Amino acid sequence: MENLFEGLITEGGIFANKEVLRSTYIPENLPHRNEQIGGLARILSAALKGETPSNIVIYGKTGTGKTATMKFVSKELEEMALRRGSNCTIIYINSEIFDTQYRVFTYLARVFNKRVPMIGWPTDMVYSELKKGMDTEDRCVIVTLDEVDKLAIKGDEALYNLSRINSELNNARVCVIGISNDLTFTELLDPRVKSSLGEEEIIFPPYNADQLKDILKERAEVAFIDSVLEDSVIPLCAAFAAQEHGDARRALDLLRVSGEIAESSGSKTVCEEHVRLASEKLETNRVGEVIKTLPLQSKILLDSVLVLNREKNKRRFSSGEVYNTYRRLCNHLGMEALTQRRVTDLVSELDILGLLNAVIVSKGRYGRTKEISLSVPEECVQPVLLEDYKLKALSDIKVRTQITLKGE
DNA sequence: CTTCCACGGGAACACTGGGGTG
DNA sequence: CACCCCAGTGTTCCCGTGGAAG
Repeated sequence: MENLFEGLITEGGIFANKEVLRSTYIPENLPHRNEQIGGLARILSAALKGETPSNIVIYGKTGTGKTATMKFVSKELEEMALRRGSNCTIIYINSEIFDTQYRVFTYLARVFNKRVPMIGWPTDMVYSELKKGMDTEDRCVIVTLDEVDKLAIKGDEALYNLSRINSELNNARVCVIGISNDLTFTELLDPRVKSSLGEEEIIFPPYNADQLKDILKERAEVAFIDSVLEDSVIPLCAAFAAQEHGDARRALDLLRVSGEIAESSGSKTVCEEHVRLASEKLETNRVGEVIKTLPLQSKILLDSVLVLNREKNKRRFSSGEVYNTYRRLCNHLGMEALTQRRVTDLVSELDILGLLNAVIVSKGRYGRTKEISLSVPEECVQPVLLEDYKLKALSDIKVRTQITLKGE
């Protein structure tokens, strides 16, 4: 009898190695990034000579190859350090996950075999444990903080302490590399931290369509079976991604999903149409994913815009209208409503996520409001929203009508 | 120039989940 | 065990402010 997995593991005639198209894959060759790689290597080479490398800030938007470059250079450096017998430790921290001073220090302390709980201690205790742990040997420690702007928003103490830690160490030497996709993030910092952290700066400009093409071509050669890609596919993926501030990650996703769509539809080749479908699918997924992980109150808030959308024949609403509707929805669900102050913050958050569009307008005599409108298609939002069992009570269309009418 | 409304910064508070100490 | 300390998060409270219609 045929095995259950038989038909599922044989390639569908499209992909040779799909992993290459994942953004987590670090290629041997990074096109159009020689300058950045060279700069980084030049600065970090100090570590191999027993000196302390300058602190670095790396700027660049998402998908410009910051993380890939960093990981590539790290690998090379570690290899060389091993060969020369220099004691060099490279630590990679994603500050979106370790996003407070306490958590970063704890993570670091644990790398140096110190037992520190993830919460509970006073921070200075963790700090001194960390120093003890690092200072046991003569070594160079390179701390890479990815998404460092996320850390800076919550105060600059973590960065301040890290940048002055060298003066309190006798044996070890620390170099801090901050990776940021916000070019203005240093303005949040104390001037002293700013100057010590930003001794060297490396900029990763967005890729243009031609450069994206090069990246895609290189990976497509490995990823796809020969000649399944129609000629226009790569340029189209590159063009789509170039519109979105030259995001290589997006270009790769687009190419991969196009291939998957072609494969599952039984097509022998990948064509333009598949790319368009992939683009739509990615966008819907993104919106759905964002909404799913929203806190309950934000979901209710989003739903109140939806309710207004349905009942009035306009698309933009004042914050007053939205807040009243939101209160009624909460009331219907038997929940405590948040204050107006809090709701304005939630609206701003949804604005940043790209789900709502909110503009402040002054209506003269009639005060000041935010005009709020939905900035994604309604059909993308509602189904995902009603998946939440706590919002089931709102799925009835009559209920929704009543809620708006009560406001008149 | 006044007036109006909500915006948005900042302080204060409540609560959570974990520590150490006696 | 009871008790207090600590960092972190989400929220409320208070209030000064912007800016065009009247």
